[in-house]
Amino acid sequence: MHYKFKKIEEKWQKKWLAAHAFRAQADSTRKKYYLLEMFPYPSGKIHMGHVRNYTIGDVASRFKMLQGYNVMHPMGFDAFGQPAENAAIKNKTKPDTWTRKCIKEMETELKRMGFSYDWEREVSTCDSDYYKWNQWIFLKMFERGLAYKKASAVNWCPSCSTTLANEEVVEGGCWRCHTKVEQKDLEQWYLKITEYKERLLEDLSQLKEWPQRVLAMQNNWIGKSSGVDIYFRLKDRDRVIPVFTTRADTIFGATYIVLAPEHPLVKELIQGRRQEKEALEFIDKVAKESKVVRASTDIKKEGVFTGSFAVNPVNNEEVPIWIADYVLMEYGTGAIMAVPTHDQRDFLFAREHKLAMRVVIQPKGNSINAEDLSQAYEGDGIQINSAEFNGLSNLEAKEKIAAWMEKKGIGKIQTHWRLRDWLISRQRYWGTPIPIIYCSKCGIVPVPYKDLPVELAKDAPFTGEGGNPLGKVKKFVEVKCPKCKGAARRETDTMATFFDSSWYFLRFCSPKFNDAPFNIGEAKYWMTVDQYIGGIEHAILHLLYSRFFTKFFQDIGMVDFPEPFQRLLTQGMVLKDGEVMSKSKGNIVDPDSMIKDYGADALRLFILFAAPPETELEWEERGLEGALKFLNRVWRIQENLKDKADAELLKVLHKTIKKVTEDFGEFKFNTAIANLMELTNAIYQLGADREVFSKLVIMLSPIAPHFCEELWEILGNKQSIFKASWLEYDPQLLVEENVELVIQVNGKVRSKIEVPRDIPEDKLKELVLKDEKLVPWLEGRPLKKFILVPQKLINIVI
RNA sequence: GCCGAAGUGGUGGAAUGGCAUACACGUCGGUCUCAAAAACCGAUGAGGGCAACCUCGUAAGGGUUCAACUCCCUUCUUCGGCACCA
Repeated sequence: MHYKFKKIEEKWQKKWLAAHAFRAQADSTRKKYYLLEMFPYPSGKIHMGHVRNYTIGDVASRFKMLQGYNVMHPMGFDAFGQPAENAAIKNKTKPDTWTRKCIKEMETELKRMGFSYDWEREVSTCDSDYYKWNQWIFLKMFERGLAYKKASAVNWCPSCSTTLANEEVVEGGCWRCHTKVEQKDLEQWYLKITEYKERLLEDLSQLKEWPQRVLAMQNNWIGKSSGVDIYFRLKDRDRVIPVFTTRADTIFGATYIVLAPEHPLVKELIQGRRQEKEALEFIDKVAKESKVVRASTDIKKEGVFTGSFAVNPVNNEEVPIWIADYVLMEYGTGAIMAVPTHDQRDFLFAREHKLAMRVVIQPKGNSINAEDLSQAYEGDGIQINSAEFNGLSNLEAKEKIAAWMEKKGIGKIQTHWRLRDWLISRQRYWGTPIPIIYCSKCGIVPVPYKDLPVELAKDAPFTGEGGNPLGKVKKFVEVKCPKCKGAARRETDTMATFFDSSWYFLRFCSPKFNDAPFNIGEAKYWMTVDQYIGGIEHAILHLLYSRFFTKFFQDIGMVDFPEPFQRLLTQGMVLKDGEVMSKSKGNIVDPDSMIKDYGADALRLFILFAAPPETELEWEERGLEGALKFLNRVWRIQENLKDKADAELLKVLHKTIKKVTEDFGEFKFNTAIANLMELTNAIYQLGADREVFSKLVIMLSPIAPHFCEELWEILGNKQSIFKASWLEYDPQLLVEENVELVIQVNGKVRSKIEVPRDIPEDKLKELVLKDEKLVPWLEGRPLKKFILVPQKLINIVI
């Protein structure tokens, strides 16, 4: 028979809720601990990924609680977003109705897992109490020129019929529906995240407790690249084309330059030339190409000659100016110098179009020449054909040439970045309205703070056709200009939902605060988030945006720290048969039915035991059975308690306390559980008294909270187990009088010996050399060395 | 191509210089039972040996060390990020 998990879990969930057991209040006399898991999109059902994420967080939270910290562990819902609109169209309902129903269902499921949230702090981003502050933040950014509108080619998802941020384009497709992203010229709202690029990059080094790979991904994404802008003069006109290079050492090998087809100078360069028609056709062709096609490395590099020439400023050589599709307008200066001998792309292009090549770097101990090359030499070496720089190593020359060019005014040491401004407007209904009004007289007018929130029109029609439903609500669109009171039109675009989640961790500090997005004093107490837990899929998007927002709040004096998340854990995915669980694969395991069959505590235990938190976890129902089996085993201990535990068991207990405390602190829940299992096994061998058993129950309580509350009550305690304190171990009990030493001969284990722990070395040596088992190994061979690792091992070298 | 993570029994995994495979799953054997389930006890890396034991073994190869899953070098494989980024 299993212990009655269903009854027990329901009982304690009710009690916790009624007692506001996890209510957090700022208290400057107590040490705080802010634990946060990434809040979910309310799809209605939780999945195993949520269960894993939130279980990890819950154990950490309850452990810190037992350790006496003032723990804040909030939960909320990232409730805006497209699925609600799709559902509204499909089910003929409103996004609002649908979302709220989903939130209700999800709350129930989360409660059923026994998570220790302070539900009084719950926020949903779709509440105007919340999104009002999105608008407030937007206006603050607008005032500082950090929110701005511009027309440009933007990423457009035809299936979602909305724009996408660069961060939301994954392998050329929409991050949500994978539809191929198109380019469209639109006027859109942007946030100037690029203004923070240096700080976003530099402060990564402060994040010592973030996973390496997340730091690496952010680093890549920001994409700082240092080099030189070199100024090429036009041969027949007083105009300059700057090109960007990271390889200033190859400048003497630049035999032509290439502009992106969209480069503003191109039209002028080709005008009236023999090549004009061909060039125009080429530009037109490239313009029609999608970014994905153009970005594929394996495609042949195409280009045309402009008919114009430029002058290489280091040697006054005339070089032809080409345009080619492999040069991108968005990066660097939109123009490059081509060094076919030392850049593979230039090499392929030059060979195709029979352009000149010159070797300027010789590999050490080898000699190459342009005619014989089958590919570019991109490695290091010694400068040749480079005037006064000949003979230098190219690495040295790179520095020297850059400095020399800067001094002569023909170049400038320059840094270029990959990071672009963040496109935030979306042509969708279910999001935060952008608080802007367009007036034919006054232009772009921000909605005054006193008029916030700009509420979503509740009665927008959901037909699935004809663009943003907000645009069809006259009442919403037609407004008076706040400045001149004349007729004006309201912005109908809404904000990307990543805006909402970029600061919710601050809102949790004072979720009902009415005067600002958050109460500065409360945030000062609770922030920063001590431990943040979530999926790796947010390594760039959400985490980068949140860092940006925090720096913005720092700049406007609302917080006094640059980074929001002290420590980050990215939990691994839950797999079934080696694959990610998904509807399309039909391999989804529903947490709710697992709770029904095994109980939430067993589910929590299994998911923590099966793998360390960061690695992928293979779903195995047998393992879940095993977890329940273990809980039953612990349950039965109470039926056979002794009056006094023996000394041997106390030693095991205190070792376990030490190990489990350390493991919990480092989120090594799998080994912590293994240790608790060993203690349980020892209790089965030796028998436990009520004190030892109570301690086992305390250690297990963060993992299986309902189960342990019940046992705690059975043991006669009146208060919740989470009012108890965590355990101290007695170091005295960890000291063994006798220790077993391993005896190795030449590094191989040949014998073992039990000796008093403080035995003097000479006496030990005498004892060891008498060991019968060693005789065949030592006989007739001179002893070279006797190595003793105290209390562990002896190695005899012969 | 660049950056990052990883590779250990039949399986999930443990050990971060000191007994490789803790803990669990699975499998096999036993106790209890008319029988089964549950529970409990035991065995379980491979090969050899009646046995005591021996040899091999942490992706592959090399190195450092008395001692290497662990540190260093080279290579391979898998996963993830970035990428005609100049």
